[in-house]
Amino acid sequence: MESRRRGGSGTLGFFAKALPSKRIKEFKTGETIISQGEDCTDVHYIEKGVVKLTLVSNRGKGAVLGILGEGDFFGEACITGDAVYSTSAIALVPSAVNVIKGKAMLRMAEEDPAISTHFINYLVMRNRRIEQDLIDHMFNFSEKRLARTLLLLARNRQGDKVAPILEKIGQDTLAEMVGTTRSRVNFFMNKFRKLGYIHYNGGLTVYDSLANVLNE
Amino acid sequence: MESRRRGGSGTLGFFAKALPSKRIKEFKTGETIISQGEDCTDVHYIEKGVVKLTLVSNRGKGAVLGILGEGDFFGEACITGDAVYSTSAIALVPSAVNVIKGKAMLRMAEEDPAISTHFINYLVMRNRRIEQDLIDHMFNFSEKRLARTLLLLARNRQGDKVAPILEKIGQDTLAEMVGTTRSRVNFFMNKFRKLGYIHYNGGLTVYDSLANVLNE
DNA sequence: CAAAGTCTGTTCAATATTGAACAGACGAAC
DNA sequence: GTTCGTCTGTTCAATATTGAACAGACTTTG
Repeated sequence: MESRRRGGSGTLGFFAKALPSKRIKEFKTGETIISQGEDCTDVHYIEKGVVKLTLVSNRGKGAVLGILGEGDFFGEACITGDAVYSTSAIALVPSAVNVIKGKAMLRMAEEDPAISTHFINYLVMRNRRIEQDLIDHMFNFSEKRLARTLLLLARNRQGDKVAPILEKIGQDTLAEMVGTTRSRVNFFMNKFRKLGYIHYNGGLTVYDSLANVLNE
Repeated sequence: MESRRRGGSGTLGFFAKALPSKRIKEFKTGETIISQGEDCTDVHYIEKGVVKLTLVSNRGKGAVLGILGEGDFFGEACITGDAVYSTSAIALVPSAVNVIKGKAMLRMAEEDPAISTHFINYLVMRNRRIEQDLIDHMFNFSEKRLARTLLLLARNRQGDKVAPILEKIGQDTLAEMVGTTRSRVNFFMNKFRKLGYIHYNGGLTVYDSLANVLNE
């Protein structure tokens, strides 16, 4: 459940500049960057692209923890000594990811105030976001959560161009982002459409009026 | 939904040493430290005590976002420019809290690697914890969430002494921590008791066998 | 173009959850 | 000791959610 406009040209190559040896890896659409359960050693920084964080419960149910973009980190739990990654990360579009050893990341943060500030800012922001998602689950039924997710995704634009992400997200993925079943997503999508809040035309258009669902 | 054994003597007075002028405030049990909606200016660091993070929805429903202890921060969203606090913080026992301006916090992190590392570690850990809570909501029904919450609270001991926190938490608070209603909490508490997983005797004893609920 | 795979639209019974109500137990305050 | 406030035990109808199923539309692949 993620969508953030951040980074931009300012932060592109942020770590490329700071790192003595570049460790940037390229990933194709659909490729797995890290896998849930793998040894947790590296922090990852998205130089370019879009990445989906997913996880599977011990009973096989899936969940999407976030859609991350340029300037975001993931796999940072290795810093505090987590043994394995708790989520998988999959590239939704061709992506460039900077792979940094956990200890190296801490060292860099100690030595370079710019990195420290950048990282702390990211962590606080991400904290806030997950907290919001949790609050959403405690206060709202799935209808509102779906509306919120759609609105956040729709706002994830670069200038006027619609982000390519929205087209890549089907009802199944939406269900895993919202934390419900596809039946439910389908039901509400049709409801939203009948009310004129969203529109199908090959792709999906989300109108601002969808925000009405949030205030009632 | 919090309970962590951390800090300890090592981190006590951590910031007291680092700050030129100490800004430690004392709070009595039940006293409000920050209020949801107030101007968000300071990061708070718990030198001593236990603090409950709560919030109220626009429809008046309450939720508990965490029970924090020594070595934990709160109100850190001011760092990224949040205008107001999104939660309230209430002292559950007499507590000492270090109040630090958002910008001062960032400056300190830039200048002192020890602070930077400590803060980053905390943020990553807290991230992980909230993520876990969110995942819990996506995967489990309230029965399991309640069991998990109780187990985490019960493990929050100092040595052999039962943490005083457990006694301070009624079914109402539990409901707000778990994200459900008191009816539900009461129903499951009785179920757990009948199964011998917990025991009432003035206070509340949580047996490790309660973990059985999590694996089925 | 046909087959296979993926996505949506739709239904439905079983289950989980809400939200409110009322009564009793208990301790604190007057 | 009585009143008040807070907590627990309990019930229940209304509502939300699950999880599975099946058919049709569409795309991709050989």
